[in-house]
Amino acid sequence: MDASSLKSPPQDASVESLVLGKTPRAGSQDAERMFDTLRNAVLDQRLPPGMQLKEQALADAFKVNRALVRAVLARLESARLVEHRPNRGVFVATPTVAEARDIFAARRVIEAALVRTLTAVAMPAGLAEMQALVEREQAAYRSGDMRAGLRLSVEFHRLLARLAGNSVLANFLEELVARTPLVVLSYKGSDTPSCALDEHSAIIEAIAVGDAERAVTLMNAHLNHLEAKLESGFRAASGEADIAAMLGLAPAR
Amino acid sequence: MDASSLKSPPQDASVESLVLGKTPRAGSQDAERMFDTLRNAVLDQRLPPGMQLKEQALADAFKVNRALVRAVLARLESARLVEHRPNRGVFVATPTVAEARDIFAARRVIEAALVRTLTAVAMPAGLAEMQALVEREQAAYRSGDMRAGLRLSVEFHRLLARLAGNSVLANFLEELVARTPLVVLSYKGSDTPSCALDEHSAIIEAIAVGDAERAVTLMNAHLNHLEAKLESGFRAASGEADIAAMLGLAPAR
DNA sequence: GCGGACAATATTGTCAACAATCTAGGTGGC
DNA sequence: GCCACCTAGATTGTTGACAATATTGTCCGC
Repeated sequence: MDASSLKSPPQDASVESLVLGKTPRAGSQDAERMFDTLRNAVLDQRLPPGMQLKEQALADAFKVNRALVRAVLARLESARLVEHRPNRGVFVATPTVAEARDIFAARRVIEAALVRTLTAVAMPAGLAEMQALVEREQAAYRSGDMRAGLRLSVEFHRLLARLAGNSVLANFLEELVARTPLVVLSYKGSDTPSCALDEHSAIIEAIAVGDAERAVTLMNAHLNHLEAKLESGFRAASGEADIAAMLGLAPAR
Repeated sequence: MDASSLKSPPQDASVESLVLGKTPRAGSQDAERMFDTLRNAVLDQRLPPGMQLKEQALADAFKVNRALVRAVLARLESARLVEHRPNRGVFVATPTVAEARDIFAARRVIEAALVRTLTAVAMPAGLAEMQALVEREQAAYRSGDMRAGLRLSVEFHRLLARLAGNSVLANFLEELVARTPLVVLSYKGSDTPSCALDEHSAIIEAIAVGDAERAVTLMNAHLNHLEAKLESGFRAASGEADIAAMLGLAPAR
C-alpha cells in the first residue's frame, strides 16, 4: 500500500473481490449493479410494461438474496419504473394515459428550463460533447442499429440535464426519461424512432448561437412531436381494453 | 423521537388491532403511517439535519420489525430526506449549499409552470380552497402558533401543485417542499417565518384575475425572498467551517 | 357440460438469529 | 504525557426458515 498516506481511507478492496470471487459485505455494489441493469432494461424496452418481476428469479439471476432484491425493487418503485401491488408482487409499470400526458408536460417544463440555463452558461466543451453524441446517434440510426440509436437518443437528454448544472432538475429529468420508453411501449402508434435526429442537432445549434428562445421552441416542438406519435395510442386505450388490437384483429372502433 | 404523533387517522382495522393486538399482514399500512410520521417530522423541523435514525429505536417506537424500518428508510432515502452511509446508518439529510440553490431553482421552474397551468384551468372551487387555506395560515401566525403556520404555509404549495392537475409535477414539488425545511434549518440566517403570508394571497389573487404572468412573477419573487434569507447562511458555510460565527464571534471575513 | 368449492403450488411478507462493521473506551509502550 | 493498539459494546447487514396470501388446477354436484 501507499506508505505516504498513513490514514488512507479504506478504499474499495475490489482487487480482492476479483480474486476471491466475493468480498464480504459487498451488497452496496451489488445493489447498484442490479438497479442499473434493471433500469437499462426498461430504457431499452426489453422489459414490457405489466411484466411481473419475481423476487426469487431476480435473486437467482443476480446471485444475491431476496432481501437485497426487495431493496432494489423498492428503489425502482419510488422511481415509478415498477408498481408494487401488495401480496401480489411488483410489475413493470404501465403508465395510464393521464400519467403519460403529465410526463410529457413535465418534460416540456423541465427541459425548457434546462435549455434556457444551458444557453446562459454554455461552455464550449459541453457543446462539443453534445455534438459528438448526436453524431454517434445519427451514425447508429444510419447503420440500422435501432437499439443503440434509441439509447444514444436518451443519452442526449440526460447529457443536456447534466450540463445545465442543476443536479435536482437533472435527477427529475432522469426519472422522466426513464419512464418515457414505458409510455412509448404502452401506447405506441407507429414504429418510427422515438427522437427525430436532426431535431437534436438543431437544438444544439440554437444553444451554441445563444438563441435561448429558439432553443426552447425547438425543444418543445421536439417533445410535442414525440407525444403526437402516441396520440393515436392514447385514443385507442381510452376505450375499453383493446384486446382485439392486441390479438392482431381489426380495431374495434 | 416521539411516535406519539400518530394522530393521523388509524382508519379501518384499527379496532381489531387494538383488541387482538395486531391484524395479520398489516405491514403496508404500518409502513405508510411510519413514512408519513417521519416525513412530517422533517417538515416540522423536529428532526435536525445530521441526526442519526437508528433502526432498532424506530422499530421499538413504531412496534414493527427492523425489516419494515429498513424499507421505510429506503423510501425516505430516495426522497432525499435522509442519507444512507454504508455500515454507518441513515442520517437526516444535510443539503449542501449547491443542493440548496438547485432546490430553489427547481422550485422556481416547477412552481412557475404550475401557476401558469392553474391560471389557465382555474376552477372557482380550487381558488376558494386556496383562499381558505391562506386565511387559516394567517390566523395561525397571528395567534403565534409558528409550527401550525409553517405547516399550513407548506400546505399552500402542495395544494397549488395538486390543483394544477399534473400528478408528475405535483410529486416533484412534493419532494422539493419536503426538502426545503432541511435547507432552511441548515443555513437559516434569521428566524423570520419561511413564507411571507401576504405574498400567498397576492399570488392567489393574480391567478383568480387570470393574470398568469403577474402570478408567475409574484411566485418567483416569493421564492427569491425565501432564498435571500438563506444567502448569509450560504456564505457562512461556503468558507471553511465557520467556527467563529458558531461561537458568536465576529465573522472571519 | 358448467359453475363453484376445494386443494396444491408458487409467491410474497415477516421474523429472529447470526455475522460483519463501526465506535468508544481503556491499556500499554515509548 | 501522548499515541498506537486493542478489546467491548452497539449498530448495521445478511441469511434462512416460517407464516400469510394469491394463483392455478382439480374435482364434485348439478
